[in-house]
Amino acid sequence: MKHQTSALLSCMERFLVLEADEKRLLGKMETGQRWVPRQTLLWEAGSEVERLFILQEGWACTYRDDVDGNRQIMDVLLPGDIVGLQDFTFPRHFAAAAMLTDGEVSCISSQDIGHLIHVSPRLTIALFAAMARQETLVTERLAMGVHRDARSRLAHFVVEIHTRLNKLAQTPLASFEFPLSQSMLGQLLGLTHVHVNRVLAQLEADKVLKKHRHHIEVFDARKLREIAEFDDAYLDDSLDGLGDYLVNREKARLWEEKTSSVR
Amino acid sequence: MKHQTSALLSCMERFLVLEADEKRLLGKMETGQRWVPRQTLLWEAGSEVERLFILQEGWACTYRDDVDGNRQIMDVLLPGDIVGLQDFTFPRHFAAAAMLTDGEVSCISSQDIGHLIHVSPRLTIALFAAMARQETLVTERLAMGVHRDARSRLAHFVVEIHTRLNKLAQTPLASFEFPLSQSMLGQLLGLTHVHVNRVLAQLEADKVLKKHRHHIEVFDARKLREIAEFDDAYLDDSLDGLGDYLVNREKARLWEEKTSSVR
DNA sequence: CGTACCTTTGACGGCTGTCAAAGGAAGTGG
DNA sequence: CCACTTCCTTTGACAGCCGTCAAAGGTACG
Repeated sequence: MKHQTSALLSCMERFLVLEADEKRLLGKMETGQRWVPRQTLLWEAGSEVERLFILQEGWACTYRDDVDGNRQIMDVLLPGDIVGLQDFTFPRHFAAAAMLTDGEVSCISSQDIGHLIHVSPRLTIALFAAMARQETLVTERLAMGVHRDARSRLAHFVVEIHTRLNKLAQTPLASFEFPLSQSMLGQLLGLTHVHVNRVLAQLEADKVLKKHRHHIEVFDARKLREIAEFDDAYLDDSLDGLGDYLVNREKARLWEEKTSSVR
Repeated sequence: MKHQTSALLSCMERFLVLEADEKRLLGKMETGQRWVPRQTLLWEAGSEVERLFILQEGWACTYRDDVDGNRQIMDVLLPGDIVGLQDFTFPRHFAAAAMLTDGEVSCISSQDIGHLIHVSPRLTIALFAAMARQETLVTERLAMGVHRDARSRLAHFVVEIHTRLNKLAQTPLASFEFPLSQSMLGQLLGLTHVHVNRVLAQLEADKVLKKHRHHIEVFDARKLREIAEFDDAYLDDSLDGLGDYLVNREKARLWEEKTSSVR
């Protein structure tokens, strides 16, 4: 079902209605589509930035290991996300990237992103938007991580993931896929797997949710949102702030002509 | 001294050597330069995104207040930074922005950023780079915030700020400007002002550094970096990863012609 | 059936928040 | 120049969240 359109297209279509030539352009840039098993390393930390990966199917993450062997998961990527988008202006990847589950990926080279920026302002804006939204996820997790206790952080992440999944396809909150182990949750939220377990046990005892091995079952959505203090404004995909001229290509052209005298 | 060139220019010049017409273009977009006192609100959380601010002089921050009245400072902006760059594809500002010290700012409208993207791929890349670097600061603080204790977090932030200041102008580590109060440090790092005080007192007792009201005095730089476990790769401004074609305009044109057949 | 990974449990200790209060430092108005 | 306010810093007692260490039981997979 998700394969009827490429991931790069659906990624951009979150923000814009694409025209035929834009679809063609994106289609040419997206290469090397293939199936990869979980734990596949997409790149290592410190390696040269050559290409980014587009997640078609499955979950991925970026992470860094510190000297003590602790791992910090930075981002969790879901189908339609571009892995490493924030890296393409850097000479090297700052964090490693790996698959969390089996999945399907394709590639886009940094060069092609450069080309995209040269030839399509509209797609460039969509790229900006995609990057800004990934950044917002990190910012939000920062705010959660330093101000909320483990219970609230966990609840917040569960709601965030469900909200993101729900944008991709209708996903009942009552039960949805969730392939992260308790250790991974710890690495993501900055907790030990022991404490993650304690908090999950407590949430289950309070009849809020139960995490199974590969999915999460939510008993009480209202209580969950209460604990999470979730505000989904930061997951907004609309580009209203940029005005019509970016959404509607004809208006964009008129506007461009009108204002190009500034140059 | 910093006024011989506009802040927007110096921001872009971190990444590219600008040509005359690019400077002209940026100059026209930068408006409303003015002096603002500390604590000036640049925008409120939730307000519509209309323009961004370019910091010419002074320090600023973005922040969010939660329901309990706690404040989380998201970013600290220094001269040459664009305040709210990550917001311009959103309809509304997610976080408020305010001056931390007296300073000088100018404006660029979201519309003009849209225009910039339409007319100058090179400047667009620089804009991407600037945004990616701001994101990296947040990512790094996330990693610090959840994995390190208060002592290490504080040391890390001090080194980060000094490194950033040092890029703007040679700044001796032994003593440099630092206008944040202990409460603000707490809001930034997710600690109470009481605990910030304890840790600062300890760092002073250990002869590492002393925070004065408006500056920081570093006694032992090596020990400080040790505590901070600082890796400055994430503050790298080079665009090597993008190849010559973005740095050198002539090569860019050739490359563009060569590859435009992809379209 | 064995190995690797994941989950669960318990005891203990420390980092950090909370609450409360008081002492500087800077700016303002009289 | 002094009184007053406001913000910033400092200190102490106490409690709790969460990390550490250790071990055992489950579950999937070959």
